[in-house]
Amino acid sequence: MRLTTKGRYAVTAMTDLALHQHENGGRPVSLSDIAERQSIPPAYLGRLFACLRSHGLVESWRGPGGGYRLARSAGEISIADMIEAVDERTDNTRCRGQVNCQDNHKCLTHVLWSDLSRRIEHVLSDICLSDVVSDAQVREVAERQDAMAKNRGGAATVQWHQPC
Amino acid sequence: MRLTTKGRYAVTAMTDLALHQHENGGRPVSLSDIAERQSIPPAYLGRLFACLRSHGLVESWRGPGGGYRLARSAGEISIADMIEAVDERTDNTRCRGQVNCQDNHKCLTHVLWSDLSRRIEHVLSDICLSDVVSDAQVREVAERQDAMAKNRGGAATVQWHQPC
DNA sequence: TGGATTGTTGACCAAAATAGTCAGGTATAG
DNA sequence: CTATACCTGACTATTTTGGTCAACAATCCA
Repeated sequence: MRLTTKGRYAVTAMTDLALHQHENGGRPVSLSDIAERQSIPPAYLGRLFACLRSHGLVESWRGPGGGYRLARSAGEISIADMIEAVDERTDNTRCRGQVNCQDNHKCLTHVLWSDLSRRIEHVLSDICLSDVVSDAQVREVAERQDAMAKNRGGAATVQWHQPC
Repeated sequence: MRLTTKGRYAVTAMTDLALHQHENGGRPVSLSDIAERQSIPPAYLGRLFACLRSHGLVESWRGPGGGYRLARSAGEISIADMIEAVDERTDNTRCRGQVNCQDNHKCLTHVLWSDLSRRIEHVLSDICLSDVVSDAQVREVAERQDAMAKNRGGAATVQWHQPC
């Protein structure tokens, strides 16, 4: 399990989606709304949601008023699910899934790493989206973001390419 | 905390060092020995040990019979220590350590990730080198590697650039 | 003294992954 | 029919990774 910006974007965007999907009578949330609130390049976010969709984490509706909704309840989507969906694991040990990577046996790295990555995966599988959205700090940030979005009104000059 | 080949090499090499540092009456273990046993490019391994040394994890002796020894007991060196030493954390959140990365406040990613990376770091800080070397599977692989090294005798044509 | 051995350092490099863009397409509401 | 919104594939610039090389410094041993 790799930990990269792509995965962070995914978790952030999904959190935003979870927080907003019950507004406006449960209408799907559009990519551009999420992108604006979270300062994520919209085109890039589109690619990420394609992954999230193909892994069954979100559902999409096209056309005016379209957007995304969680495909499962927030309690059934783990951090690990989201990261895995976008990160397309290029094998973690470089052993190409082989078990005979040194002298026709497992190499030491192999033995060490299968254990470690199992532990980390366990940590990330144990936290789900509902845990995240109920976190006090998360809600606080989200509320500020909503306020900002309302102020901008939609016609604003949003700055992409921000550090996060 | 990033998880990459560099970090894996470091953990593997340190494990090898811990396993062999009591042979030959406690003489330092040379880079080339470790590199051969673990199939790691020697020059690259040299760079990694420079990091491990500057972070106080190993001590070095130059000249004939020189090499490395653990600077602390294996029980006082965690997996996190080793990975941190070589991975030179390019900040995990891309917020450049800033706390005002969105609208002069913390961004959502920031809040989410500081928690997650704390948890992962905790897992990796909880495992130390002595845990690793006492693992049954690890000892098994190590014994096979020693046997192979003895067979080759030192004059062998070692193949670098192996998958692991 | 002078080689042989071993670690140390900095500069350099190729290949892969990352982060991101863009244009053209498909579906759908009104 | 048109505007909206998702979908897709091709493309690209930059960064990181993994790795090499050469010159150098310390040390042992004859």
